[in-house]
Amino acid sequence: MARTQGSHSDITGPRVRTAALKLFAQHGFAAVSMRQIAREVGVQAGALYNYTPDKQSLLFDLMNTHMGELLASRADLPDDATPLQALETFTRFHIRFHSERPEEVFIAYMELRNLSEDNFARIEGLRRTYEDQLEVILRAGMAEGVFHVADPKLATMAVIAMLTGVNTWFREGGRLSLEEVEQIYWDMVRKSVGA
Amino acid sequence: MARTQGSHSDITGPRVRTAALKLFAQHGFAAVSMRQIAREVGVQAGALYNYTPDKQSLLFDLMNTHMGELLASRADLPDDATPLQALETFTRFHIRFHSERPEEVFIAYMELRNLSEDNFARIEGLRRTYEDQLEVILRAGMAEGVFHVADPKLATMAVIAMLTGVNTWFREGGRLSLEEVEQIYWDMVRKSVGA
DNA sequence: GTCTATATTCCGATAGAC
DNA sequence: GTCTATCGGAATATAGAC
Repeated sequence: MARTQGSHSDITGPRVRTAALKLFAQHGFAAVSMRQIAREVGVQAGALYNYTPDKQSLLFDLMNTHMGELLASRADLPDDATPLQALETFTRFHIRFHSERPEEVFIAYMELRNLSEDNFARIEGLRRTYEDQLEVILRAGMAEGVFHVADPKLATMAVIAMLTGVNTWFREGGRLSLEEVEQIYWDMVRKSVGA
Repeated sequence: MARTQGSHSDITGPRVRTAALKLFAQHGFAAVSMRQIAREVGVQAGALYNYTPDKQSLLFDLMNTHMGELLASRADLPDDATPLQALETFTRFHIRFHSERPEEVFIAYMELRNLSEDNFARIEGLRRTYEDQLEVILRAGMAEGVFHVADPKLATMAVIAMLTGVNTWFREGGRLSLEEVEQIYWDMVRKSVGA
């Protein structure tokens, strides 16, 4: 039986998210209107509300999906035998995963304040879960005497800030390949924790 | 001769900037209306236009002032005898200066995309000037053989990202004093550049 | 599922009285 | 210098036809 004329839920839904992702990253959540998103998708503004109850949910869905993918991809990595290997795996994973998703990462960092209170708490919880994985690695290395860190919580924040900073300047096809960037940052991370 | 009734240019001007700073940092430039700023100051919206030609200029003034103060404060520091001392001075200065101005720093990083093209270029130039000062220190230490860095440009970006990250979590009166944070970060910076 | 039309509210900026 | 009033437009979200 032929589809109802003008019915495209299976393709329009993802297109709404893609358009919102691009526009939020480019101009910021507050600066983007539902009409702009609709124009990017190629529908009228009213049609968007078949795919999201409101603008806020659209933002939360993007951030929640991103954080879910981050934790899932990280969980898929094989276990490491030593803290040093685990730290290298984390470093390379973080740089690679984030460099592949500059728009999602940008939104996840910049638009936290535009989340409702409940949505903010959920995203923050996921972020904390991820950071805790690095802290566990650092504490394990300290216990074995292979890392020398004054404060594992601060070292966790310092390493993550350093690594996430790659996204502010790295561009595919630039002076250095991603593999080279990974190697150079891994060298700095390793030294910074005294390994 | 008595002042015209309702005339307060000398105090209202700074109050407009303070209110905009607070509100932009809290909700984001695009999400804040001129009426909100006026309410915070205690005047009507139209009165704001005695102090700024438009909303964009208000944002630029805040960021330009901040970057100017950053460069001026940095220039006021005494010269260091060695690259290692210069790196420690830079590290401690960066953490301290930024931790004292969380709102200005937040705006300077988050609202770049809301600047007009010309204003963006001017702010970016000031930021680049500041970053170059760290790169000069790193190259001097490399030349003397006291720093061991694979790529001075990447090391510059890595160190600045690490240090600026302090602002995302540091709060006065928390577990660690600013002096302790400075010491721990200086230890990590020093090690990360192989000194 | 998408459209048009609209309710309701707010926006940045300006004009003119005082 | 600040006020009130307003222009012209755009915002989110909904209602109802198709």
